[in-house]
Amino acid sequence: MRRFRGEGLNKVDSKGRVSIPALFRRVIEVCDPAWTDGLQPELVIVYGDNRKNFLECYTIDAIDEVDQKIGELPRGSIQRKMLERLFHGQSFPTSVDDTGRLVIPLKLREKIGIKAEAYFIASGDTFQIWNPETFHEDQDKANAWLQSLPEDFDPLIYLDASDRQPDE
Amino acid sequence: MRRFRGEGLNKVDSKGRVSIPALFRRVIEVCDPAWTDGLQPELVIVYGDNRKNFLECYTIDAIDEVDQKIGELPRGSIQRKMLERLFHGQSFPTSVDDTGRLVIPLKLREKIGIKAEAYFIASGDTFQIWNPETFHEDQDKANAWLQSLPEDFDPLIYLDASDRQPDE
DNA sequence: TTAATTCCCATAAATTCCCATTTTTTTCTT
DNA sequence: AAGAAAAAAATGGGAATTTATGGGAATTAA
Repeated sequence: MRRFRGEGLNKVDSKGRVSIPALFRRVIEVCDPAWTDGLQPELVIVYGDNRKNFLECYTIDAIDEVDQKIGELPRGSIQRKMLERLFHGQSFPTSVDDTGRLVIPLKLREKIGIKAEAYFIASGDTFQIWNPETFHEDQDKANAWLQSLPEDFDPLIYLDASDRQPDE
Repeated sequence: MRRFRGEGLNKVDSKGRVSIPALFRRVIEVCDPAWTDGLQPELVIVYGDNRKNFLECYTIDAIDEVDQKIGELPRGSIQRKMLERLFHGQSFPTSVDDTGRLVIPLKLREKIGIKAEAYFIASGDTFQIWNPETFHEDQDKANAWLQSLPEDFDPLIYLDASDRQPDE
């Protein structure tokens, strides 16, 4: 299973079209079981979580995994209802066209404040699309947080933390 | 088996006609075994559950699956009786016309309070039709619930919960 | 025989498709 | 290592198609 890696900044035209970073395209293709050379690989844009000011893009494999797990939740549970609404309802299935572009519908562009440019950044088995300015602000916050740490602190320390219990 | 994904807001005219989001139409077609290009794909609207203030639309494949399961229940059981009433009695078989529209009978529009507009949202292998205002109210509740969670809480955490026992 | 429903046609707006440039990156050659 | 050639990526614009929507005639139902 391949994962996304890298970032990119591309122009958005008046029709909402934007090139997907070439490196991302290879992953989208490989993670679409139905894709074969010549076809337009599919993906799903999830946009419903109001607390997030970016779009989250799932490969078919990634979204299938989510769907499958949602199906395992008890019918009628609040959790299942929320996740169904988020991942089935507030999502947009689309595909990469033959020139490597994606169309971001106006509604979604407005939601995250995208105008002339879109910033892409990998996030494991999904990638995110941001308004470049919004991303910079977020990045500034992240940097400020890093600054607050001791000079010699290594963020990699967190990796080992995952072996421990949540509240340890 | 394809599933619905996405949402949409369309106008309802004086005759009760309303366009079905184009993405949904493809699924309705594929999930109707009798459908072939040129024909009007069929579907079933289930409206009997009074606790729900929306209409639930089933593809032919989906309703066939429900029917089959109902048929496996013991004859005369209260469960079977209830489900038969709901899915066989309080449901409305219809089809998508050649312009991609559906006619929602007055009775059903009144049931969920639809006037000039109808809101569509995917929910796995069915989709729902809401009065837009009603849906917004419901969504506000959902958002409030999300807001009440810790800043960095990810609803996806629930997906992993399905690995555990229900009461763990 | 009214009223309601279905069928048929029309149109504006939005979306997709197709093709053409430009720009950037890579490869090849000297 | 520099420059030229080739390949890949990014971008732009217009034509063709699809969607969403409205209205009237024909048909069916009460």
